[in-house]
Amino acid sequence: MRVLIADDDALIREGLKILLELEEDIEVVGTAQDGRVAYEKCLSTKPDIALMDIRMPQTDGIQGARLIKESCPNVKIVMLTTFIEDEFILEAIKNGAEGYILKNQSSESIIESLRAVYSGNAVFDARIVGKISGMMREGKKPERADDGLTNKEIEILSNIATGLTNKEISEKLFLSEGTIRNYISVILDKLQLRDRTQLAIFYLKNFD
Amino acid sequence: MRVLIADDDALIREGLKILLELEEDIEVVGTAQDGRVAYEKCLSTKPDIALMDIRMPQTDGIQGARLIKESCPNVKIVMLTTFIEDEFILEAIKNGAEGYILKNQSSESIIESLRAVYSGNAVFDARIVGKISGMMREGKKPERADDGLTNKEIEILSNIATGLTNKEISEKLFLSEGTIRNYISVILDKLQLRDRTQLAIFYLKNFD
DNA sequence: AAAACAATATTACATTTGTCACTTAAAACT
DNA sequence: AGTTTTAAGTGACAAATGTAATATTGTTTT
Repeated sequence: MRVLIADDDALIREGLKILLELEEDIEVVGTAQDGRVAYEKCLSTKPDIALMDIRMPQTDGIQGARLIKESCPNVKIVMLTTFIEDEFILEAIKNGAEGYILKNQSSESIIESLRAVYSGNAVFDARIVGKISGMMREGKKPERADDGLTNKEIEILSNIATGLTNKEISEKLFLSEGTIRNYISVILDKLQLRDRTQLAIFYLKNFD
Repeated sequence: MRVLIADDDALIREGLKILLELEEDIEVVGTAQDGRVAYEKCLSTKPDIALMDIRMPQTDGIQGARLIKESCPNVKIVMLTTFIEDEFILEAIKNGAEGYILKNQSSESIIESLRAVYSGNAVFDARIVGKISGMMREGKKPERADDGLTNKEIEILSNIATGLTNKEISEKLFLSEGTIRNYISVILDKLQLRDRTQLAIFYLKNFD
């Protein structure tokens, strides 16, 4: 099966590429750093599956999915995200994604998901299925357009969940401590939490 | 099967009792708030199994196990603890415990463990088995006699892992905020951690 | 009764954390 | 080219957190 990878983080992009290419039945036909590039590469390479991060600069995964589905409806789309982010789940489904799985999985599990999608099934992380049925039941509109986290915010969040102090995080990411603080303030606001401990708890419960 | 419950926390004691008695094949023949009382009740009630917390005031679960095994070697002993506390695992086994399971389990799972022990097997939490073989391999003496946590310390720890502030914890437990701080300092020292966030992480990873 | 112990509290202090308003520099857009 | 957006930083501040030494009180133990 021919796969296109879209993620703005070069590390993930290349890492995934290498991992997937170890499989005999998988060929990575291209990579992209955002949704628009993914769309363009889709046109030229005609993959079977586009594996896309949701959150990317400029054109995000959702828009990318829409673009792709418009002109290449037979390309299956699998969203690969860090978190279960309510607002995006329905959007992704609306825009025709055949899969919605989380990054924190073994590569085998991701590969299995790709095969399942290739063979015509839809694959959703178990926790997401729970969310979806929950949302259906409550008839909730998951509007709240923007409590999504930037990749950088997620990176900082994950470092908090490792137990690092602001100073340590700043040294690790080559940013000033003040900047880390500012980022954390934004994260706290987006997630409606109060302090770094709650962030760590949130992260460990929803991720990892 | 006839079960004796020993835990210094009345809530857990009574809760467990009610839960266990819902099972047809289980009869709770007594409860105790520490190891010595458990031992005495063992003499009088001759249970099949003694389900014991390790950390109890006065006579702890380990001593209780020793006492019981001395005079009633046919009473099976199952340690029920909050944490995987290295120092105690070997002690418990040395003193003849047939089981060592964690509190954070579904009641069904605990009940199944009791049945397994009743039918002659030993039951150890999977994570504990890992620890044991690890300790064997390294030939480590798990001395460090005292990095164990008090029940109250564990209670505070669990509240930290819920995301509460010191003030909230103090209000919940009817202690002064300063006292909570002091407790936390002790916990940090015992667990060799640095701040409440690391405590929350530790708790979520080893418990829950 | 005196000494020892445990649980709780108090105080003072240093550090870390989080907020807010604002600035700067670079990149992207029209 | 000029404007907008974005990423990163600064400084000042209040609140929360953690440490350490010490005090109080009510048991136990001897």
